[in-house]
Amino acid sequence: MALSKEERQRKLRQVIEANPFLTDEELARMLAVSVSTIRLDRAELGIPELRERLRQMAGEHYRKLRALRDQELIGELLDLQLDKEAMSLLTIEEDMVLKGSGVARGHYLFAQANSLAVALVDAPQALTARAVVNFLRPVKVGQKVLARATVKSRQGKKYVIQVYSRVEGETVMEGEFVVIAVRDGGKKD
Amino acid sequence: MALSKEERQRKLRQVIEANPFLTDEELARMLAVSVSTIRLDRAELGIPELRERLRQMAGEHYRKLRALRDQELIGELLDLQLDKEAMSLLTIEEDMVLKGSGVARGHYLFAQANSLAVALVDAPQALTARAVVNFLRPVKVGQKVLARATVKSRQGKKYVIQVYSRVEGETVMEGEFVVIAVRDGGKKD
DNA sequence: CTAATATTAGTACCAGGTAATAAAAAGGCG
DNA sequence: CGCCTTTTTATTACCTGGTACTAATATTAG
Repeated sequence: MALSKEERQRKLRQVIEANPFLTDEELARMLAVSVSTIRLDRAELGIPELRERLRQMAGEHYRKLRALRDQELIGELLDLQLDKEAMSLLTIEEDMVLKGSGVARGHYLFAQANSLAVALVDAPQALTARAVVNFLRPVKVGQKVLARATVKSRQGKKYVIQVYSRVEGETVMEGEFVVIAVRDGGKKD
Repeated sequence: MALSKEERQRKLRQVIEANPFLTDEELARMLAVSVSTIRLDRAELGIPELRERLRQMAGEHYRKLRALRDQELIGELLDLQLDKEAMSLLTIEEDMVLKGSGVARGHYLFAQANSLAVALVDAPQALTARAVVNFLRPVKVGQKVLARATVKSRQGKKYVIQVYSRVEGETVMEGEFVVIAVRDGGKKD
């Protein structure tokens, strides 16, 4: 005998964690047991079948990745008055923090503020030209960051936007963004 | 008759784009045609079946999300001399750019520079306290951004780090980061 | 009206499972 | 050693969400 039941189940968990794209058949081959055993083990461990795992990952992808990468805005837009003021809310999740300290990486706060500043500009396209940000207090996992962006001044295409990010009323980050509106002519997306 | 074939296929694309989690049956109900028609349409449009869509999304999640979110460093670390200098390379991908313009969103360049600055510090943990960044030239999709971070000065736990990001020799972003070492001394874990 | 095109229906098959049951193998121990 | 329990394997029926193909039926253009 190679492994005890307990050891095998531990291993199974690890293997699936490391590569969730394996079928029961493949898992069975890897652990040198039958497919039935794998299925019993999965049932006991509460690990769903491959398709369900993929479904969950895809859903996560859809929520998180979309939210982080493909979207114009990092965080959830709460209020938007073009060329005036905007607010967004970002909940710090496990994978946005530095391992060990549990403190959010600065670029997430920056991303929230930057994307909010860009969204605030009433133009088809806008680019950040300059940013000055001060991280005043660390933000921990689970905390909700409320960013408020305000247009401080505007000279033609050049906007100066002030952003304050707060957690429970306390300012955690403060930044100034210079954003340039780009006229695109056609508004083809 | 409701829709021409062409219109329906356009719509089908949209619907799947908006919600990739629909089965052919559900799609058929939504577009008021038979399942067969949906399948023919999918085949013509080269849209894979639900499971394949999920698989692709899950895979993307696995590759990209991991790469972007869970990692300490945005970009590929090329060189690292703790407390001195570090370099990383980031290739701008499709989903890092603003739609339409094809220009990389500022916070990706910021994230690359920020994470590099933090990595440069010889301490178990380090936090960004302040950042001033200037975006000098837009970066387009496909371009490779080489970031070089240098420790300019250090006073105890407080580091001032200068970062220059270049594309083909031309500086596209320039920034100064104030990073505070937490629990300083020793090597990183 | 007729021919071409579009749509629907139906069949066989597949992957990757669930669920339930039975049979075989392996321990454990007195 | 045999007996009992746990573990493992095998088997069967069924399910979803398809592919691939064929045939029949609508629909539309000329």
